Amino acid sequence: MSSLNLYDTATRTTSAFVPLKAGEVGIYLCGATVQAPPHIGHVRSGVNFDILRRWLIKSGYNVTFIRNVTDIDDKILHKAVHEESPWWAVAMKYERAFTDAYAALNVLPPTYEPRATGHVTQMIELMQLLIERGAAYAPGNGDVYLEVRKLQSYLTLSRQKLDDLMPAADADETYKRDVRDFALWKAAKPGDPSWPTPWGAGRPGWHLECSAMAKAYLGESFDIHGGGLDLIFPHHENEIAQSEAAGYGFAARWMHNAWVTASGEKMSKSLGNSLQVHELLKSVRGIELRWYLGSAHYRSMLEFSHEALAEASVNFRRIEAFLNRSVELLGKVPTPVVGKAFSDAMNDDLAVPTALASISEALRIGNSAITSGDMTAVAHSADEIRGALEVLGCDPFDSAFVSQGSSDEMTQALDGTIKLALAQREAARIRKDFESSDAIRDGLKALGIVIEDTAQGPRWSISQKTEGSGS
RNA sequence: GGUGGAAUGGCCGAGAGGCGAGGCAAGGGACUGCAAAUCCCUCUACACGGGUUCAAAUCCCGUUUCCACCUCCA
Repeated sequence: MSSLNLYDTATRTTSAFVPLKAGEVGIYLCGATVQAPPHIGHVRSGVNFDILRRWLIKSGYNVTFIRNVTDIDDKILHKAVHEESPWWAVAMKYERAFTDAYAALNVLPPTYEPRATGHVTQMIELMQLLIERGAAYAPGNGDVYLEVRKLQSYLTLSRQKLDDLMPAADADETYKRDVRDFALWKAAKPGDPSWPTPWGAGRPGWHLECSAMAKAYLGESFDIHGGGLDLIFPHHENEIAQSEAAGYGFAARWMHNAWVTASGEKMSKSLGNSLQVHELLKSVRGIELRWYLGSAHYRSMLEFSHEALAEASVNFRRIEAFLNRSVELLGKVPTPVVGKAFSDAMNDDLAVPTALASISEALRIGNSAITSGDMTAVAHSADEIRGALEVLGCDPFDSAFVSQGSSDEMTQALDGTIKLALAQREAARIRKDFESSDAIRDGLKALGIVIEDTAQGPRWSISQKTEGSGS
């Protein structure tokens, strides 16, 4: 079995993954700034890194997965004014929306999910350390800045030169030693929330929380830091600047997921209303949306379209239908097994599209085995497919999805009712009264129940709602 | 101006020097009372112009178009 290779944004190459501590992996993923409802771009990041996490777990690692919540920043404060509610109420509202979206898509809850506002103490300690080491300064107005010109290796992740950056249009240079110095801490303005510090009351700048919380939960050095491509600069550069200036090793590897695009352009908050997760979940199930978001390689742009989402839905249902048939035929739920082709693909920088090809292959073999009555082969295919789906977070037998169904009593009652109708239909077919038998089939179909005649007799299933039917 | 990314068949979407991923759609066939489901077959592409090579979608040079980041961003 091959070993895991992962891409590293810092070196722009793929290399063997070697954890800092044998058997353990620490991951820090930049989570949401909770200032708006989640759109599918946000959750794509969650899904991509959830697949990474599940694959690491499946590979035998003990994974500590941190995904933060940034619950204080300029946008949240603006939103609070706009919504006429307290900033903390805004943050809580959208944090819940994110939590719901992650849950609907079966993204595992992080090991720890720290909030920025709960770690002001750690931030102050980090700033004190940075000032002691001469990397940061407090000019006396309540702000604290990091002095970027003094850094040995600033901007190495994005490979830019400090002097080539376009100067910020709105930079307040009054207290800065250099225009590009960034704020670790911002002095409180009237009406703003604030916390007391040795340099005056204020609130965190955007980047400080991640350095402070990564240190708190993963230590000075950890294995993987993840986030969206657009965080490379400035957010991740500034995290590196803070943490390395503090003397920490920080992230050994950087991984970034690409965007979901719409009409070739990055999804932005201004055009994304209909692409909010809760909107899309009106037309497809969470497991199907996840299947779609996870189906492209994490470093490739995913061009969103309703047609492509519907196609992914149909594709997933074929796989699900095979698994359900295998349960009917074998009388047991498949045991997850990881196949070699799938494993090799995942070890190659999480090559999910190639891994999906291995699922298609297993599906074809499994369906043929049903036709030929080779139950050993059916079981083998079903086990491998379930093993693959489990890693992708799309296992239909996962309690996260099973619980979305209805109660056992109702299911049994419905099953009994339909079987009565099917018995009538069979009787009609035997006496070649196809008009009556087809009437029964059509009647059931009108109710959303699809009948299939198989070698083992008729079976029924509920036809799923389809994408695009709502609007 | 600086730094990156992308262009693949009707569509989606991998691959990164040589046996043309995979899916969807379409057409044909098998099975079926008819369907449905399933299986088999067919259609075969790498933006453009040069170059390297026995061999280029893949490497090199140039060009075009598009996208992103440059202190709000997943």
